[in-house]
Amino acid sequence: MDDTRAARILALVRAIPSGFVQTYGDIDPRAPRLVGHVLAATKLKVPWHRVVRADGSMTQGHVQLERLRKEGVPLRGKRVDLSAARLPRDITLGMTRKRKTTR
DNA sequence: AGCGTGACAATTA
DNA sequence: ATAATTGCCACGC
Repeated sequence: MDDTRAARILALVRAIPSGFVQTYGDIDPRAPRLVGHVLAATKLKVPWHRVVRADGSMTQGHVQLERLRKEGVPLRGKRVDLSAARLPRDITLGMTRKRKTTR
């Protein structure tokens, strides 16, 4: 059903549990820009602060870092420790098992 | 109906 | 390590 990638993106972002984060590329490796725009265009409130860039940093502001730290996300200096905070897609996708384009 | 924009990523220099 | 360039999909005008 559904949807378009935008809907899936929102669903994934909302599915991110506290203490974990995901990168835009993990949500949509084909169009990470889309993720950003969708989150900006969506009327739903999604925890963007749980979505960080591929290098673990964020575009919003380091203030969000404090917020992530409060959630229990392992931070590595100025970046998020993706090695430990990145949420495996097997879990999120485990619910729907979606496939994005063939690669 | 078309063009530009956007919370990015990956590659090359 | 940083800087610049290209590709991507959906939305807004």
